[in-house]
Amino acid sequence: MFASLGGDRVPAEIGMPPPRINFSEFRYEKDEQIFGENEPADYVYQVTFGAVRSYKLLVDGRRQIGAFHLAGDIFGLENAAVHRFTAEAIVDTKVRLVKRQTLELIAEKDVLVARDLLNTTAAKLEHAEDHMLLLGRKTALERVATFLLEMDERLTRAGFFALPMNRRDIADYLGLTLETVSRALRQLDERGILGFLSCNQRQIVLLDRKRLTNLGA
Amino acid sequence: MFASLGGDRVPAEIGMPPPRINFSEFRYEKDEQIFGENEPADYVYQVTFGAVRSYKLLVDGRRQIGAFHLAGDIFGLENAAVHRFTAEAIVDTKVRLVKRQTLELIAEKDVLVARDLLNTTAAKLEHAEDHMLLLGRKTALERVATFLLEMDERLTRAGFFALPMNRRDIADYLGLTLETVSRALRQLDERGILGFLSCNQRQIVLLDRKRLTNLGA
DNA sequence: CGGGGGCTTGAGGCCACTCAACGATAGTGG
DNA sequence: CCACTATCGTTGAGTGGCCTCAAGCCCCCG
Repeated sequence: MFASLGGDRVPAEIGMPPPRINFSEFRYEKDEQIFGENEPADYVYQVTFGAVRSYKLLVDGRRQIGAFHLAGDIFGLENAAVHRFTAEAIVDTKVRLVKRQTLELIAEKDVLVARDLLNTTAAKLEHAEDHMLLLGRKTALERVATFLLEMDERLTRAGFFALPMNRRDIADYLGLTLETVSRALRQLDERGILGFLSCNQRQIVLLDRKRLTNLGA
Repeated sequence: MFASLGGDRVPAEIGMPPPRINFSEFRYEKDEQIFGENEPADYVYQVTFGAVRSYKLLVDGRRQIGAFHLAGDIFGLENAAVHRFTAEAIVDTKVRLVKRQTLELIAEKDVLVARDLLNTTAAKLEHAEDHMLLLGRKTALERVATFLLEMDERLTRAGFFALPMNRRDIADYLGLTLETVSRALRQLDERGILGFLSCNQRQIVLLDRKRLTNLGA
């Protein structure tokens, strides 16, 4: 993303603003809020290290996490004046930020940057569309299977990874309760589809990706 | 949407390609497919009359409708080579269509058109984000209330309207069954929050928008 | 060693689903 | 005009998957 802003020495999927663009590095501690829903959307963020959750709340506190943002991901990019999610660091996190107005001014002249904005937004839309199918029509086991495949894809693609988020975050992402997530993981463990590493319940090995894919589809 | 393509004599919210852009009118009968998921996305569509549903299917037939498209709405605009939804006419429907490539060529030169593409995509993203909250965290009654408010907003804003879609479509949009939708509507009727017009179960009057809003929020 | 957070596990309940029957309406053809 | 059919919607009875509530485990950390 933002490949058009990147130099050649940087992996395209991470990207990097060229020297002429002002960007700041910033750090957030675990559970620290980065921005709140309906706050002015003055900055666009990119995770350089760590993980971020963005979510909406209902008045009684029910929470829906719309997306997790991992290293390289852009977030907080709005086409409106205000943020539509609250964003919080899941673990200690470093971000880069650019003034939204700066980006927009560049986009008006540079077609490549404009196209990047569109690509980024379209990618988020595709994710949301897939997630609607999950939330509306998949069973608890299918949701968890889909989630594990997504995390494997985004974290390592290696079949094992350490989840940065806790069970409650996963549950609020998948439209479930944390107990149901826990039970689904145990079931996948019992079936030999996944395993937990080294007594740590967040370190997961995918043992049978084929069966997991069957469940997640 | 696509205001930058419109002439002054056309309402901005509907828009119209200027004379130099080739666009075709097309008609689809009730339940006719307009395009299928994973088909090449060569055209972008705009509803001029009628209504369209776009949905995804799971292998066993479970369906999630991602959006309804009403008069004036753009759909089928993808940033990828293929469509990510199947689109079908809900009732007899007229659409206008433009070659996607044409639009992209123009967007590369005309910043206003490029911005329109971004705005349209961003609006769809916002809708999807709100809908994830609904699908993940709202009760059946809250979903139906939200749906009615959305339809009132988009159809007439007058407090009464005729739904183009049947109960099954509504259910597949809200992640429910058609029976649950029916029961929720009856409950809202019994509570005096809405009424049905003239023996037609699709013609609805909102009698107490305040209580409906309380439920839908 | 006590405390707390994260996670698991069990028991019971409830909301939405499933299955089934029925009613209303529109269209079709005799 | 009246069957006849198909579609759509409603309603009821019963089930079940996920939620709620609660207890307990494990690990980390003071």
